[in-house]
Amino acid sequence: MPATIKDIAKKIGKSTTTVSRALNDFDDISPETKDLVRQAAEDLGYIPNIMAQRLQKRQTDTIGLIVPTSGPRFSDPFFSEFIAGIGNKAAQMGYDLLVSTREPGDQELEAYRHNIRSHRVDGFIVVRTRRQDARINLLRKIGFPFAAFGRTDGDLDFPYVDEDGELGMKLVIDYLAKLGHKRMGVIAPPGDLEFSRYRLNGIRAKFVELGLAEKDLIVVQGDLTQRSGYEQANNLLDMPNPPTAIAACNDLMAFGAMSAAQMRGLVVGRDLSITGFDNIPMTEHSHPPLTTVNQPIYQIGSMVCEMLVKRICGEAADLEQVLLTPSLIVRQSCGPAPLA
Amino acid sequence: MPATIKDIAKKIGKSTTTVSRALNDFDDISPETKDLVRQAAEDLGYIPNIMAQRLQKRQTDTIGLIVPTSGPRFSDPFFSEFIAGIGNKAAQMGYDLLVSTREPGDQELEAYRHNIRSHRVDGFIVVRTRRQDARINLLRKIGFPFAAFGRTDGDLDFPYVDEDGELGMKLVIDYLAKLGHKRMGVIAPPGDLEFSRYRLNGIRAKFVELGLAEKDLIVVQGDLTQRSGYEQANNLLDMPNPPTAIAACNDLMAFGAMSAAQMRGLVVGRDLSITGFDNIPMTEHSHPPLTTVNQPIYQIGSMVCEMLVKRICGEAADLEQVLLTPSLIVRQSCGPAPLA
DNA sequence: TTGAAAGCGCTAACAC
DNA sequence: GTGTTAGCGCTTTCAA
Repeated sequence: MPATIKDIAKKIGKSTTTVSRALNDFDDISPETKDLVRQAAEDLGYIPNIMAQRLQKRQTDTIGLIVPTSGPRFSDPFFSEFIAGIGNKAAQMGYDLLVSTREPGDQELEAYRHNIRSHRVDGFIVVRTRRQDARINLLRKIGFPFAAFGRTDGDLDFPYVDEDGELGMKLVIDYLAKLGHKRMGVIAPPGDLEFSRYRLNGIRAKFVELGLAEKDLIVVQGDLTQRSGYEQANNLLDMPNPPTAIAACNDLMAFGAMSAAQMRGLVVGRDLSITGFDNIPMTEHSHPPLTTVNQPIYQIGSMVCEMLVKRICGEAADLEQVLLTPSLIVRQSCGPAPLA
Repeated sequence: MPATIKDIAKKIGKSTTTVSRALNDFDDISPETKDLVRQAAEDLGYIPNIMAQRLQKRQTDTIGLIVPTSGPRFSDPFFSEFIAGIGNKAAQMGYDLLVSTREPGDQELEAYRHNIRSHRVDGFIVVRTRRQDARINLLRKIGFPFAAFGRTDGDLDFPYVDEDGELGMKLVIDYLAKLGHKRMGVIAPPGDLEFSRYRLNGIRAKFVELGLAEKDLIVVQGDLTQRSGYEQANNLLDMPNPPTAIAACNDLMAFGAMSAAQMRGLVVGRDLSITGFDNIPMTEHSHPPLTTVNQPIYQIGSMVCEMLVKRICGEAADLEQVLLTPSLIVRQSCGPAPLA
């Protein structure tokens, strides 16, 4: 049985009130009493019972994260880094991180409601936002604190951190075009994800801006897994007039595309150029190392978390919205367009 | 302000006790009253305040997971799958999952102590066990519930799930030997990890059993990242008499090794054989697809979680210890040993 | 500067 | 069957 505030009170012959206030460093407690209390607390190995504090404060000091997973095997390096970013910042700010996973849909929404209504968390971090995001609509409707990684269609009246995917893809297309590529394949993310829209917009805009023919931009859609990158790259390469470059909208799909190309005996970076997006650590040591757009996921996790905590504490000045500027990380997966 | 049992009590003109018992389906409450209560609860949108319940029950219904990370960029597909496995099972059993990350060491241990003493969690899942595991020693000493993924040196008097890494690596070595490889490189995990010992044991035992010369087994050590696989493979291949096969002790390092080989113009599966361990989803669509040892991480997470919950509830019959039998997944990263 | 008393929302021992 | 009372461990009026 761990020591309680009552034990301390008894030990030093004071009231629990005094002990509580001393522990919380109120300034209506004499320094001597404070010392006394602290000493006793130390001696007894006192640790506050967090549940009691939470009940009393009607606050949980806990942040919720419901990771949207699809399918049983869920294995995305992206998320471990994101969780680490949130988790470390949360710990630093004295918050716990409650993690669960749910497939997008009703169950997922129900999980949000449940966690809120049972007072499990003080706020949510919403990740991988969708164009019409039921999670955000819900949270917004009931006025529950949250911060998002990513934006949505429509009203953007909530705190978020995002990277400018439009610009990111423009950098990619520009780079590819400078290498002489005129016919490009794009492996897009699922269309319901908001970042899909931005990235695709950037691609199309740049393509047009460069005066390339629209018919030379071939967009196929993947589901962010390596497998889908593999499959979609095959679809692209099976075309009668295949593109000379493939821009995948995340690194995992880019890896899949690399495999597909290599399976056909193509040398990536020479016969076919491939790019990714995210700059996960593995990009550095793939073969060839992947040219990609940097997205500092760990820091984003950290930022979103901080944003949310500020909201929860009510010290959020104005609506915080951060749009990060991406940069292109050039490695060896691209080369000049082969002569036709 | 959400409804409380007091509100329900008031509404139907009964005591809070009655309401509480009706809600918990005690059998000393008349069916009519139960219906009445349930109806009122429904009407008021009542949801129990979890913190109050936890305080009262002196139980948190929460499982802790402290992910051991090294370095700032932590991005391992292994862990996202493991977390998903635990998380889903936990949710299904009515438990929350509290996740944090800590570098192995004092801070990490302190995090365990802190979570325990502040009554944040009812039990821990310990992952990536070490030969001398301070976490397990601590937990064992204070008698706090836990279940581990992996074993340790010495007394194994705790519940765990592990895969038989010794056998797993034997399968690998046997397979490589059958392909004619006589000189092999091994990229081992950090020596303080328990699974390192088993896997290495398996390798050495099989090597000897097959009558191969000990000097033809070259062991180097990585840190489980792709980068280290890359570096260590280079070290191996730089040797005057390089091995014809490299067995990496996890998939990520195997990928790094593949890159290193390919950078040198070697064709993996022909000029050099490479194997991994884990069978993460990416192995299926790498180039070439990786031959590896299957380890059902999602299920393991699930099993460990269930084990722990049973322990917490005191319904753990005997000490549960599970050792899974590995299987070799043969894909295309290995081939016959090239003629000298 | 300190303490008594009330209460956060829920459960449980014991009476009626 | 149901209600009274007490209490989980903590914080917070309000009085002294």
